[in-house]
Order: sequence, then structure tokens, then C-alpha cells
Amino acid sequence: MQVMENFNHPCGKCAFYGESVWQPVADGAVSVLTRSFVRKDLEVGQVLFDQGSTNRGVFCVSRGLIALRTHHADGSSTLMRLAYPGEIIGLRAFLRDGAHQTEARALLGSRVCTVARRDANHIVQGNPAVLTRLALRCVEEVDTNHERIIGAATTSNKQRLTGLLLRLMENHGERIGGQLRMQLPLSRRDLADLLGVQPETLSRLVGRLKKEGFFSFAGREVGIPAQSLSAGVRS
Amino acid sequence: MQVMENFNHPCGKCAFYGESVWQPVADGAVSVLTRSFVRKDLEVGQVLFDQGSTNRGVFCVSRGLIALRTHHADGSSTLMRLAYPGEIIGLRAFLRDGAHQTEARALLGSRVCTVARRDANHIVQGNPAVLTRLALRCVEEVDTNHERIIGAATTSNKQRLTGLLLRLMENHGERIGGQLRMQLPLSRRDLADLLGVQPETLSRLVGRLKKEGFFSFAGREVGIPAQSLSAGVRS
DNA sequence: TCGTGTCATTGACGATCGTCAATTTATCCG
DNA sequence: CGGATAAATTGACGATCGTCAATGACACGA
Repeated sequence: MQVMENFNHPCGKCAFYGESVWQPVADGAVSVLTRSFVRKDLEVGQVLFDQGSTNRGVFCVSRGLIALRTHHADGSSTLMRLAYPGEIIGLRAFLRDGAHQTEARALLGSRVCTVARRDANHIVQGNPAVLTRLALRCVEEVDTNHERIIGAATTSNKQRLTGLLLRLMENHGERIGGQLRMQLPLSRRDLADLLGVQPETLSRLVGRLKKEGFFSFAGREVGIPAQSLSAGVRS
Repeated sequence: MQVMENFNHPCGKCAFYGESVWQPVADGAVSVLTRSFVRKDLEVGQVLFDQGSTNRGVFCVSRGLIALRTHHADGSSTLMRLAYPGEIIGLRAFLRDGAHQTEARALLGSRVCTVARRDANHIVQGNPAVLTRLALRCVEEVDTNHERIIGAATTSNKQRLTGLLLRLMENHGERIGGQLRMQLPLSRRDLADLLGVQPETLSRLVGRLKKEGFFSFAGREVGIPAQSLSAGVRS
């Protein structure tokens, strides 16, 4: 097997770096598909892909700055993430085989390395190490500051505590006498850690929820009145 | 190629579900390594792995509840994440080939499905689709509520804004007359979105940072005095 | 039973945040 | 240049949060 062309990769930072896409031609030789890694320059404000688009490929930012923005039904929009050089865009849509959940737009003059969906699949199937790099990149992006910033305080602490308690009840709650209740496996301190607040603040959040009647607390026990379960979550 | 044993997988939820680990024996037949997926039961409080441990494998929670906790140098600890049934633990250490950053301990009587590192590598190299599932699972966990909860308000908004500005300067700032400065490609509204606060609050955060002198703002321009750069970030 | 230590709650106070409103500044276009 | 529109800032006020401190509840061992 012989590679006929030494491909000049447009991006030295992305997870596909060093990979080539080839197809067999004859006599065991292969032809490199040079159009697999398409260098694409974006002007300020130019859209890389639209929200809801199914043109699934994987993009990695070579330089510049890309904003991933979600447009809501009421016409407003929220900036969800910034993609800095070296980061990957569209991985979720690629892996899920679904539509993009955000619009990607250049905030600065930018260059991205585009890997078409078919070619990305080709690479990934031929070399699992690439997918390992993709998955690792994905894990690492979770740790970056701006990822943690996202969605931090958009919902109130009361809502977040409610969500956490409901999730716990959902997994481990028991029906006892018309109530869904459970023994909380977490200390107040642990709950406070998860919400990122002080234990005293958490205690007051618990107190407010108790007073509003949707949750009942007895020490480390928490319960939900059965009739409330179908009524949904209060604000 | 013939699989000699139909392996009974202990966990119907994890990303490895449906996969078998086999090795060739003779005549093109393969032997399933039944010990690849080890069902492990944990009592309340039992430790699955310690922080800093390099016993890298991939675990998926079959039932129960696992707490991932980081221990700090001063003896305190912080609950970083809860792993519910169906979720994966240790993926980061596995992909990075590094040590676990957290201690994993059962909060309830739990069962996990253990895939040894060697076997996980074996599966992943033999079937890229598994790694796709792993990566997808990783992407999806970012979206879950409790992942968003983590690290939300642990650092003050002022610190988070400082980190965001520094990251932007780092990537796109220019040295102009003893100052590192840049044209902010984001509106105030965008900055507020990223921090999860209201635009008015962001305006006041900017104002405080400006008054403290570490950053200078002029409309959409932001700068850092050169002498401050080596001094580090103020609180 | 009685300490004792840990955890949870409550109070007080200053700081910050969300909301509404008004004002100032910036930007765009004729 | 001037006017219109949008963006950013500032003020005011009530609600919430962080911090320090005190109190109450609970488990555990002597």
C-alpha cells in the first residue's frame, strides 16, 4: 500500500492532524483525497453552519474565534460557547448523526479545517486512534474555563437544587404511603458543593423549598407529595 | 471467525453493551474473554478507586450512585460529580492514560461494570463504533443537569470574567505601547451570556474591574497594563 | 445517662444580583 | 452633519448570597 501524495495538512492543531484519507486505485496503491481537509477562511460575521443544519462535518479552528449561538423561538439568542484555535466544532452533531444545535459564526477573521462527514467516518473507521483523540479533546473541553462558564448562573439556585433532587428521586426514590420519598445519600455539604454555594445558603434553599410545600424534608429524608408529581415542577 | 461463547453482559446500559472481547485460539475460532466485563458490587461507602490511582479501567454504573470527590491538599474535599446508572466513570483517565483526578465512592449500594484497561483498548481498537459511543456518551454527559451544576458558582463572577478576558487576550491580544490590548469581538450581552448574568450585572463587573485598574476598558477595547501581566491575576 | 463532637439550622450584616427604569453613549444611514 | 436606532451604563430597590457567629439536632462512645 503506497500513498501517492503527501498531504499538506492545513491545521496543525486538530485531532485529525497527521491523518490522510485515501482510496484504493490499482495495484495496491492508494490515492489521497486532497479535498478531505478543506481549509476555509471566514470573514467577520460569516456563518460556518446554521442552527438546525444537517451538513454534518467536523471542523477544527485553525485561527480566529468562532461563536456558537443558539437561537430561541422568541427570536432571542444566547451565546453558548466560544471556540478558540485548536478546538473542535460540530463533534456532537457528527457523533449523534443529528442536526447542529447552534449556529457557528466567526467573531474574528478565522480559518477552520473542514473534514467532510464521509471522510471523517472514513478516517475514524480506519484509525481508531483518531477517535480516541476526538474523544479526549471532547473530555478536555469540558474542563476549560469557558465551558464551565456556560450555563452557570442562567438558572436560579433554587431551580438547580430542584432539578438535582428530582434526578435523585427519579433514580432512587421509593413510593411510601402516597409519597415518593428517599433517604438522601448526600450531606448538606455535598449538595452545596454540587450547586456551588455555601452550606448555609443551601440550608436556606432547602428551607424555602420546604416552606413552599413541593418537597418535604425530615433530616436526610426528602419526599414529594404524590399529587404534586403529575403537576410538574414549580419555579 | 466464530465466537465460542455468548457472553452475558452484566450491564445493559453502558457504551460497551453488546461488545465481546475475544482472542483467536485455533482454526479461526475465537475464545471470549469472559473476565473482560467484571460485575462488581459496592457497599455504601466502598471506594471504587482512589484519587491519584493509575489503575485505569473504564467503569459504567449499573445501579446505585457513585460520588466522584476531589481531595485537596489542605485536607478538605469537594464533591465534583454524581454518576447515575448508565453513566461512565474513569473515561478521562483511560483516554489520557493518566491518573484518576477524583476518588470514586459508592453513596448507595451499587453495582458497576468494570472493563479492564487492556480489554477496553482491545475492544476500542477492534471496533471503532464503541469509541464513538464512548465519545458520544461523554458529549452527552456535558449536557446533563448535574454536569452543568458543577463548578457553577464556586468562583465569583468577577473571577470568571477575569479568566474569560485573559483567555481572549491570550489568543488575540496585541502589544500596543506597553499594553496588551484587543478589540473585544463580543458585545456586553455576549459576555453576560457566557457568565450567565444579566447585562447590567456584567456592566457593573466591568466597572469594578476597571476601577481596580487591572483591566482598562474603552468601549469595546480592553487592555492590560504591561507591568500587571507578570504580577498575575488579582482577586 | 451524659458528654462530646459533628452536622444542620438560624440570625445578622455587608456585598452582590435581578429587575425596572432612566440616562448616556455608540453606531448606522441618509 | 444630524437624526434614528441600538447598545451600554447608571440608579434604585428588593431578594439572594457569603461570611461570621450562635444555636439546635443528632449520633456515638465513655
